[in-house]
Amino acid sequence: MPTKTKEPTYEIGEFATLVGLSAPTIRYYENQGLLKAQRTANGRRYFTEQDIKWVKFLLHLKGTGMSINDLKKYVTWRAQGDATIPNRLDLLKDTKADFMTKYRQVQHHLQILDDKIAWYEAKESGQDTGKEPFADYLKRIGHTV
Amino acid sequence: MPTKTKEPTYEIGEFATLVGLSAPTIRYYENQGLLKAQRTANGRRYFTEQDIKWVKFLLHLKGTGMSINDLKKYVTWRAQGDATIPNRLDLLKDTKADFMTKYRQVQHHLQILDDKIAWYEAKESGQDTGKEPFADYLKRIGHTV
DNA sequence: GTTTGACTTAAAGTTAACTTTAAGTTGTAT
DNA sequence: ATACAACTTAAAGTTAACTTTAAGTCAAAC
Repeated sequence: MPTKTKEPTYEIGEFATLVGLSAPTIRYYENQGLLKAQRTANGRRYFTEQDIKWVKFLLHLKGTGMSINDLKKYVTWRAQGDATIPNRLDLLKDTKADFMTKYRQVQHHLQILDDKIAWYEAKESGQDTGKEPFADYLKRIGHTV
Repeated sequence: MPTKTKEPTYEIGEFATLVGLSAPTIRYYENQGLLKAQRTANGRRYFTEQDIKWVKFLLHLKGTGMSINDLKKYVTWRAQGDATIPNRLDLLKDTKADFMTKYRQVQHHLQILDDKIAWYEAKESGQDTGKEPFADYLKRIGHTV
């Protein structure tokens, strides 16, 4: 039977590297209330595996478009217990709705970018459309600007 | 045979509305060199259908992640004629590469958001996993945080 | 003909999300 | 024991992309 080894802890620099942020950003997040570090007797922060998971989760939420302010709300509700699950769910669903709206827009933007790249490539290789403007080209291949 | 009617023109306010920006933003873009307005005898800007197409195209590029600075480069090269097509193509391809990187990341973020929403919904409707932490839940359904 | 709303400019202000600075303390390696 | 890197704090600075302000001109409606 293996002895239960103590969980590793990390000082702020290593922790920051592990989650892909800078140490100042970690401090900033803590000041904002998004996370809470434990402290050694001498006042130095230290972090655990749990903290890594937590920050990574926050970064996923942030990556879907949640602002620091939204994240603060979420964290506050989370600290208040299960009674606030509906609030959190609403926030996440709103976040998703906003995300999907932007996601669809961005797909359209990408389509236009791809078309423009194709147009330049055709032009560059001499298989071009002569002096046909890009807007006409788009209409011809079935896209609207 | 219908007579060729003059193309409509727009003052800055209407133009801004048509392209979904504010009048100050249009002025800002002009100051940045992204577009060029014609002027009446009294110094007022006016815009044509061509200008609408141009701004909409710029906004598509912007929507794929190009900064105002990138757009400036593009516009400058464009003004220099066909000799700069390779430069423009490189810029657009770099833009696309950056875009795709972020796009894939964002899809992962969305996955986690969806998982969390599902987790809360299960918890709310009593079909929950008891006290199973979210990270464990993710592992169980086959995702990694 | 006068009010009202839209336009003009240059310059200063705003916002989010950090980043940098300054001044000081602490842990570790030699 | 001393150097040196990593930590501590609070506060100021940065960046992009606008937005707002102030002071003035102009066109259309009543």
